[in-house]
Amino acid sequence: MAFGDSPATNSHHKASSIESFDRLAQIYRTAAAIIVQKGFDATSMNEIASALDLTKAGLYHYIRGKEDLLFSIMQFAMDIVDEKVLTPARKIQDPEERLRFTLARHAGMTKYVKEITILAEEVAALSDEHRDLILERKRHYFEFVRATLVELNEQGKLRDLDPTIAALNIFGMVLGIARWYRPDGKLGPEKVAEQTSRLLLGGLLKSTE
Amino acid sequence: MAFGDSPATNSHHKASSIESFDRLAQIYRTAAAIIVQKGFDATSMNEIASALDLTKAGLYHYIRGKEDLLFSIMQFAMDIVDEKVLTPARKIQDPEERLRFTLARHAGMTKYVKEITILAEEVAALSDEHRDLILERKRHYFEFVRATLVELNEQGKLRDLDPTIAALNIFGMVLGIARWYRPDGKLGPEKVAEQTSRLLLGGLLKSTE
DNA sequence: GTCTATAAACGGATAGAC
DNA sequence: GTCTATCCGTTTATAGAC
Repeated sequence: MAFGDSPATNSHHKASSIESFDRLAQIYRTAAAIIVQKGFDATSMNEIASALDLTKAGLYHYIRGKEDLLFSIMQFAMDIVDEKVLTPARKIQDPEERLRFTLARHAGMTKYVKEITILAEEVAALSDEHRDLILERKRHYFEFVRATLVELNEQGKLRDLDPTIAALNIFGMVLGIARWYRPDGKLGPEKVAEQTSRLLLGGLLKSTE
Repeated sequence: MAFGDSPATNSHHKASSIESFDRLAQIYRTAAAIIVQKGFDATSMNEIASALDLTKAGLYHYIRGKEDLLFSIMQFAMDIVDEKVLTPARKIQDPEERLRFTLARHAGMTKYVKEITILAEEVAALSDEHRDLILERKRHYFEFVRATLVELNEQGKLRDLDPTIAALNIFGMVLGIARWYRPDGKLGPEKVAEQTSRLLLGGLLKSTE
């Protein structure tokens, strides 16, 4: 389930109806849109509430607090990455094919760019406990990519590159997409995904031509 | 001069002495260290003042305000990039050599990582006027890299890549370094710079082996 | 140049009516 | 479930003494 344990975490919603789930999803999406644009600290609960046609007190009916809202958005983003990239990619045996799939999938995740950008950029605003949880999940993802590079190296397909630095650099480029990609711009999402993974694969693999 | 027009902009310092310049530089560096770690909005003037062994009111003797301080740091960072990367790189005729130089230089700028990270990540916190000025300078840098890729393409040395997307992706990776690089970590600055530009050059250029 | 004190505004969060 | 009203802490910024 894409929402992870956030409804269970917020005790308000243990017995909540389907409508509440939709409302929560709407709150996350709206908040994410504002947060990604202004930054978490610069975003006030008032702004989020207004965007939802609510007052601040009305918004607090659905969430525990501002930090908890951020954490929920990040868990949501991490769930999406797990579901759309990590889980299917783990099933691919051949490391080269697995790498191609992972890069193309992640670079092409245009629908949830906002949430994933927040996941990448706002970790500092989390509480210590929540930050530990998120960083642990991110570490899984990183290790998966790094392990794939190590496998490729063992097969002699990787250029003369340090797998750790290469993996860090891959994440840098792929997560950077969200900072310049504009859904209403000239560059279509397919082209961006294709070009980015081509650039990365060309840099990572020996003789792709 | 590495400080650009910031002392001239702050009318306080029109007739300031050499000591004042040093003090300003110290303020920028101290503020940058805190801002890059906590984020601009989460950093209070009190924290910055304390780190300088000053009170908040004492700090305000040197600067106009918080936003102005941020702008000055960014101008400083942009001056450094101009001086250390852009100006020398422009003198290189051969586009491949120019690209190699630019990537290696930028990726290897370990001394001013903090300031350059702020330049990359805190644009949203600027006033409209200041943001326009900074974005204009960044656009120059971007166009320089993009133009070099176009030249390489005309020489048939570039892979089948869109120069605009490639340039954006280059910046993504290179600016991303600052988010994971730790000066006290295992990975030395030379190795990081060398590995990053190797990965990028391998992805950009045809048959480097 | 640096301080104490304080103004003025804003933010997150909650109480309690409906 | 949504509102009005309010509490309380924090923040930027300044006034004015030394």
